[in-house]
Amino acid sequence: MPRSLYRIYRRLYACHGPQHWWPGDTRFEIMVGAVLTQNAAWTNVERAIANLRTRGALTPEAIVAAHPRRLAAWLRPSGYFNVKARRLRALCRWIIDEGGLRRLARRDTETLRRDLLAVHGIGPETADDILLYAFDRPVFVIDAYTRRLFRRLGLIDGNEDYETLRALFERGLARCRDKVALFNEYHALIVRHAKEICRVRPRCGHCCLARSCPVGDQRTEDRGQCA
DNA sequence: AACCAGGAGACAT
DNA sequence: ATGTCTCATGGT
Repeated sequence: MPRSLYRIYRRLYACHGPQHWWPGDTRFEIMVGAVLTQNAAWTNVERAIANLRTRGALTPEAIVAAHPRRLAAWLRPSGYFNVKARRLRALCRWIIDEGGLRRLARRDTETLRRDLLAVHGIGPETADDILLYAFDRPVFVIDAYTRRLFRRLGLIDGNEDYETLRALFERGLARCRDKVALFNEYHALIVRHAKEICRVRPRCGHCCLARSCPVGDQRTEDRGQCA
């Protein structure tokens, strides 16, 4: 497995090209997006973020100061708006209490990860999104797509717990040089691969990721250009 | 008209 | 430790 991880990356990159992730300008905006995109389509997240921007609420202070009902209303398009309003507030509260992002950025990765996970609404994937894309830390993000793809490639079972898979991927890519850039692009490519192929050609000869893909859960041999 | 989307927490077992 | 339920909008 270890050696094949990088080869699969090369195929994905050759197939889809650079993805320029994370979509978001500031560090804070990336963190907001990471929470709002939980089990939600990114297009819907963009609307919610646009709402925050027009209301001048793209700062921790503004979000904490906003009335809960009003904040939830801004988040409506991204779904689970009541839940996400609380989570976003908790995240902002934490950022402020810890002395701001400048200061948090100086923390070492393990500490930062542990503290992020202690914030209400920040689970392992969201924490790693933030670590990788907002703080440029070499952390490999595991999501449902990652499980499906590598299960279908026959490289994992798919039911391993989060930390097990993260360790597996990080160790499998341990000898690569620019890990932040690599992990950044890798995760983005996995998501891109999931979105693109099966939508455009439901019966593509490649490994498909959509749940409804005709290839189903068969462990597909990767043939051709895409993994 | 179901099904799904860049999950996490609460709660029961 | 491991399952199950809930949260909710918008696109296909």
